[in-house]
Amino acid sequence: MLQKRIDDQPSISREMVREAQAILHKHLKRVGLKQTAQRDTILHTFLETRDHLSTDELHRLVHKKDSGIGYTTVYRTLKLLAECGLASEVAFHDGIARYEHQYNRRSHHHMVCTECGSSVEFFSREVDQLEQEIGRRHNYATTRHMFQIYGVCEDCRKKPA
Amino acid sequence: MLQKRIDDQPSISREMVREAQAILHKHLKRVGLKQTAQRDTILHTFLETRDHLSTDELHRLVHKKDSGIGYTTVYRTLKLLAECGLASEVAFHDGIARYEHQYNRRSHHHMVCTECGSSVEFFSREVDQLEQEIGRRHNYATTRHMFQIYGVCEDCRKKPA
DNA sequence: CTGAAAATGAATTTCATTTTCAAGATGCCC
DNA sequence: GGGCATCTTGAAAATGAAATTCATTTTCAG
Repeated sequence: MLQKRIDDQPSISREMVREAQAILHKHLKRVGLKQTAQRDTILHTFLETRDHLSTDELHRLVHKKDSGIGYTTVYRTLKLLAECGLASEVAFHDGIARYEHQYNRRSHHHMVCTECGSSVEFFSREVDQLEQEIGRRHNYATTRHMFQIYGVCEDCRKKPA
Repeated sequence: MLQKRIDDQPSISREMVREAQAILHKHLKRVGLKQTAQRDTILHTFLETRDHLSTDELHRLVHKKDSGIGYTTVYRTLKLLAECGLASEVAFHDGIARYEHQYNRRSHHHMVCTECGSSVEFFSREVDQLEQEIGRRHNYATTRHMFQIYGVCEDCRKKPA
């Protein structure tokens, strides 16, 4: 049977938003923090967007919904989301930290266009296995890895020099 | 026959230093820059050191040899070395840019300890092949890739919490 | 409700990196 | 070997993303 990519949905379902929110609230309780309207708004905005968002970009989006929410809160909330596994930081080597959805997503990697900054996700079981294997060989307790390919996308190659 | 790793030599040979210097001088001439004692000192110090050096660390080492050489010059010279292929930047994602020898080195990757920052190099033909394969599949002209594994090394795991 | 604890967000600070600029080298041309 | 335009140098300042500060506001357990 064909396995549909679980992240191929055009948008996040209401169900997933509810689940994600529950995860955040549980995490907040666990570490003794409080749930607030701002944190919920930021989570919702983050989930609605499929791109890799920088703090600045997410702040801009959040600001449209509630102009009272400041950059700092977005910055801190993204860290919280990363802590409870809903988001993860992804560095594209342009000096800006970005975050992407993590909850319920398959392990994947990125190929980044060095001209326009756009990126494609790809999947590779081999890479995941390599992490285990190399860790074992050198006696590291591995926690994560990062595999990124850099190049120039089709569109940018077509553009005039 | 056993293939000895070409980078397993305990130190860089005089021959390699000469070659590297010739490469730098040629590069300088090509882009219309001048060769200076500072640039040579920085190159020598860089070659003598096997670690992944930050600008700051290299500056400290260079400063011992010639206390008149400033941070800015080390910074700029590292860029020059990268331009002519003698060095390459390697990001361990701790907010500090590092450089490593590149000339005459095999393709390799890094496993980084997130506790102490130390790193181990490893080799993997599969990863190099994957770059080609994924690029072809998504129609990218790939130029390079980055594969890094993060974890905790044996020493750090032994330390008290 | 109430108050202790946490959250908020504007402003500030930090810190690596990059640029500026005046003084000092370098090397091409004669 | 000079002359001189050009490049280099390095201290200091600028930059910019990330992180912190702090006075004010909000949350929530009792």
